Amino acid sequence: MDESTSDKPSTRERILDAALNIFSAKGFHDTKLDEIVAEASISKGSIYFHFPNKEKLFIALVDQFADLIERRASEAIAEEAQGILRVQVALEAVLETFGRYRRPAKLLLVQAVGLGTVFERKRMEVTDRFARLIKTYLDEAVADGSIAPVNTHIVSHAWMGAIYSVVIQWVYTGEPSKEEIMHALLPLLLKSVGYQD
Amino acid sequence: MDESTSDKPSTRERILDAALNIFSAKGFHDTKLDEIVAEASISKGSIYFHFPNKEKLFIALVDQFADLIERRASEAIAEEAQGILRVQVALEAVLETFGRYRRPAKLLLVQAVGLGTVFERKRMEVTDRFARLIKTYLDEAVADGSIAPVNTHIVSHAWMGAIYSVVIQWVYTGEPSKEEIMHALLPLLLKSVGYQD
DNA sequence: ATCACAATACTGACCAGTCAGTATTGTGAG
DNA sequence: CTCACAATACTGACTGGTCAGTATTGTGAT
Repeated sequence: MDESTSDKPSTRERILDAALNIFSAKGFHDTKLDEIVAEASISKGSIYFHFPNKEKLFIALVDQFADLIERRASEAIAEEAQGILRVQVALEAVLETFGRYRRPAKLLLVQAVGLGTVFERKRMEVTDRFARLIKTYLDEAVADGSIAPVNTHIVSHAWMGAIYSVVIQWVYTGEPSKEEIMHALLPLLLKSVGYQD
Repeated sequence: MDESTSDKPSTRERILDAALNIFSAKGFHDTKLDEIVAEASISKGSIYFHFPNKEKLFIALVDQFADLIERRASEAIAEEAQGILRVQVALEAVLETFGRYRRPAKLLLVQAVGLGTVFERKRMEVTDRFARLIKTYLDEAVADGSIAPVNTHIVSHAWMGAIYSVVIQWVYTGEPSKEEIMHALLPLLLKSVGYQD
């Protein structure tokens, strides 16, 4: 396969693209496969050639974006020395990535919630992945004395929730701007664990 | 209506009760009306006598609990003097209420999300209500000098997200305990706006 | 006997998933 | 290079189960 050479988008890519657009706008249940078929200008059978069912198609999108966010955060951290600075650049990277990809953000943060038993595991998994990522670096910051000891389990979930909530608000309304978010949210989070600029 | 005198639960109450149980466990789409009928030991016709449709039944539950949370917070605040203390007791009241009502909490925080276009407005409305409530008291605290000026719009959403996220985690896993949450989350939030115990 | 409420049987729109068939691309033998 | 065949990719009309909502009938209280 030669996905990198950007010739014509493959059928599979067109499906994922259209599915992302519609799922993120209307949610899982309100999206009809026929709508995706129309948007992608492909046939219904193609979807079932590339994906086992609607659910797996949706989950593929969720996973794809969750991976991206995690990768971006890790890359940002790799370039930074240590301590609380790592937390800071990771946060910047995550906000940046959410900012660049509004639709996948909405898919992950809104449309993937409340879909019943089947999706609940997947959601827990993704949530935990992020929380644990944050926790790792918080623990590190505590260990090297950048910040005072805290209940990093609770803090990581609280931070994640805070970020999610602000980003969701931004996805829906476009307000507040990315710059405002950076300026207000970052210090807020850092102050919450006793770190001063 | 004579709801207060707890004689026999009325049909309407039994419907709401059963609906709450099943909706909160399985989500909106995975819940069949016939399941509610079985759980409540009533008839399908009764549901449509008391509620126009499935959607309105669900929303009735969401509204009911959102109202309760807001009422509890307001009551708690009414008993407290002013400034940051009001914020503190309101938070305590909210956590307390979520703690006492796990199932409605899950309904509001999880199952009401991602239901597609129809429910999106309702969700925004509820979310905004809470954020604005928090914002009001934060503004008050800023005005009377309890805390330094901050972007209360962002802070209120961040706080709400933090609370939601920790509560959701607790609803699913039972961890961390309510006491731990109180001890870790409250100071965290207060510190985030520069308030020290 | 009428009204408020409840029980049951029924309907039909909807839509995920299927499948028989077609098109396109790959391969290797002469 | 080209022809025969195969493998892969795609098409779209069709189907069958599901379930929200309805029509009809029952009942007990005043």
